[in-house]
Amino acid sequence: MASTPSSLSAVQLRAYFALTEVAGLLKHAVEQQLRDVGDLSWVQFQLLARLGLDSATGSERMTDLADGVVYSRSGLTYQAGLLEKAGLVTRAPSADDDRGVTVSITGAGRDRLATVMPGHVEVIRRQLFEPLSAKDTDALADLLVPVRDHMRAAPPRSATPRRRRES
Amino acid sequence: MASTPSSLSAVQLRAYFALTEVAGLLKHAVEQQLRDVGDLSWVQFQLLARLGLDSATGSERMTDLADGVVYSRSGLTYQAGLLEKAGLVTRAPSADDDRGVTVSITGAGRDRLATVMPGHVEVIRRQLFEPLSAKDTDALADLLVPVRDHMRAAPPRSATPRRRRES
DNA sequence: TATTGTTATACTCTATAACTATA
DNA sequence: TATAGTTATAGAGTATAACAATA
Repeated sequence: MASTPSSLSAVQLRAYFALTEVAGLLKHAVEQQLRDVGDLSWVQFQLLARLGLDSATGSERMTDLADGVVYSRSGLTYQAGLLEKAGLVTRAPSADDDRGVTVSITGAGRDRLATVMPGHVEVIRRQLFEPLSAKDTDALADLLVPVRDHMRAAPPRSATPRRRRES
Repeated sequence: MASTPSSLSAVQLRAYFALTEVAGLLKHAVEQQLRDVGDLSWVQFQLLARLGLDSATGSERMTDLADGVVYSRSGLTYQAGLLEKAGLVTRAPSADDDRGVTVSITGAGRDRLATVMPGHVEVIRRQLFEPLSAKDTDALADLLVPVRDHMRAAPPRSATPRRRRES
């Protein structure tokens, strides 16, 4: 209930800075590996991984992808175009909704993912998990998963421009 | 001792994805606030914060800044140039080493930081810390600080191009 | 010879706004 | 009228390589 203080506690600052630094360094290391081994950017990898690993069908609609990866629509169109040109995904009109576009990972896309994964995993393990015990890893996941869900719930949604309640 | 497996455990994946998503969403939200309120990019804010909050003197050398923020030299030169043009920092030859350049935050720089901080803190609190208890926050910091130190220790240093051991 | 920092350059990424087509 | 996606465009950020100056 107490009114929110206007600065963070020392512990909060430690946690915040550590989080951003870890994420930044990790992203940097991963990007280098992805670029070297698979000629993929971080975002492109995320899109492929979502299609090839998370999705059961290997397909998703543009809007869902944009939401998932935190992206503007046009940005996603751009990246999807690159991936399509590289033969890693295809785009086709959605079956149910003629406005929609369904993106699907191709065989070549899965191959590329397979090419990249071992080194990717290796980087993550060395950089992120080496200093963490199994118990630590568990704890970390249990802390961060609720935070992610909380962030996703209160949506600074990236895609759609808000516009409502003009009186 | 066991040879490293070629994929991550389910828990590791959960932790890894949650970490990157949280960091990504957080950065996104913060960037918007910084841009709206203080006309600062994420990196520019990090540089100012490092000078104004972390450093006792308000000054640091270019190389140290580049290392701290994970940055190429030329990228830092570019950003430092922007900050200088905006009057938020100054650059002067280092006292001890004539090759070096010392960057110092100005009064205007500290003002800008002060302008931006309340909203910044608010975003962090709402997005990141709202779902975390004090104990959770403690635990998170204790988990991530060692990881950060580990990453910094095994340096995929960004700045200097490696070149050594050519036989 | 190695290091510090800048410059020139080229490229990638991202967002905004305008537009088309379908619901 | 609202939503899905694309296009055009313009700007910011980043890295690489070549360079000058100092250690």
